[in-house]
Amino acid sequence: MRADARRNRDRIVEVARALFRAKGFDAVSMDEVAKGAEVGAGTLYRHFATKDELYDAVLEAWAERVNAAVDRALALEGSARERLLSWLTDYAAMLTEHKGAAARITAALGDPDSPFATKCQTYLAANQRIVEALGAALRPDVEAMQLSRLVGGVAAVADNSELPADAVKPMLGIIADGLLATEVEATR
Amino acid sequence: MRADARRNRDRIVEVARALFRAKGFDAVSMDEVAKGAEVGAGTLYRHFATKDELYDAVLEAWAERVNAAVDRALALEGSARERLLSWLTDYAAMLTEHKGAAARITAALGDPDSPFATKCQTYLAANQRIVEALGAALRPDVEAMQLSRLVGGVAAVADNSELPADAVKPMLGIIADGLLATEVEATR
DNA sequence: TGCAAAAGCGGAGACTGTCTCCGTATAGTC
DNA sequence: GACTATACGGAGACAGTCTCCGCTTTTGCA
Repeated sequence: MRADARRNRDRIVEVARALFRAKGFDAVSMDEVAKGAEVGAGTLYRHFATKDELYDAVLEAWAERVNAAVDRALALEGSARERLLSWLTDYAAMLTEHKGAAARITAALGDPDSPFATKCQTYLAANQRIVEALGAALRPDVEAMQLSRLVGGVAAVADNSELPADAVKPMLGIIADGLLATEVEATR
Repeated sequence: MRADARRNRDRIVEVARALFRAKGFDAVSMDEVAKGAEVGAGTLYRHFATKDELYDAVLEAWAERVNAAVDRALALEGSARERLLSWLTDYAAMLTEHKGAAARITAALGDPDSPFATKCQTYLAANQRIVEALGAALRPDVEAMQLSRLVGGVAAVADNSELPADAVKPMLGIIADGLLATEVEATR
């Protein structure tokens, strides 16, 4: 890649990150990003064929943060519920960091052709680590994909309705309890 | 309202209902509805100022169906879990009837200015009936709004990812168990 | 250092949506 | 039959995403 192209690409991602954070994914137009990065629309689209692809580049550093959140949760001293809830809370918070993104990312979970496919793998793997680590404490049939979708769903709703954290927390608590429910309880 | 206006309005709603069912909310354009109903765009927009408002009219008969689903669930002989799950399943199914609608409706839950405000009241009231009827079996702090949002979230994800019913069911099961979890379990 | 080819740039505009404006037509009334 | 309030239709304003292609810059090579 030519040096000027590299520079432009980096500046585009940087500008996009700032705009997405400030205004949310949907409220930022590609033209706006191009203007902000002082490039033409053509340049923007040569680097990122779609808006989703641009967003994927913006999320670059997230993999580390996701794994850090898993580590943090599993390192907690508390009960299985506390550790699970710590992760669910962090996960939901990361998903709602850019308004409009939670639904998009969660929708891509099962789609290998999505530009987010790699990120989704990271998320799924993180949830898989949680499922394996908490193993016996969880109901026996829990899959990482279900976990991802449940929290993604709550995050999307919270995002859409701009819910405050203290409205989200009890919902994550309900999901946590549902995940922890044993078979005996489940069939009562 | 003039007779021709009445006729046009009815035809628009009918055509829109058919299109939404066939292609999903997002995939149907207002132009398409206008063409299908053989009216101009101006006529369409005089009757329904926005696409959401049109959708609201399409959902007209849902209130009855929602209440019927509550009745059906509460009339079941089985355990609290079975009755709860029956309602959750019906509710999720109704939300995903038109692709793209679950997220929209759920997002409007807390917004009194939404064109769906009346429908949302119906949904909330339905969930309130469930909460009250199952009362003691549920954890003590459950609110109808939480229930609506949790199921709305799952429905939106299922809708987006086009999940089959047997992928949705276990997730609703988890939510049901979370809602039924007692305080003792919740603090373990 | 100079030059040709490769790589990249920019922005006009195609295309697709939602929604508005306003001249024209028609139902309902006397 | 004439008059007026009501309604109609569709061109087009506006806002997005994304494409096309003539022009510019970088780079490698002599």
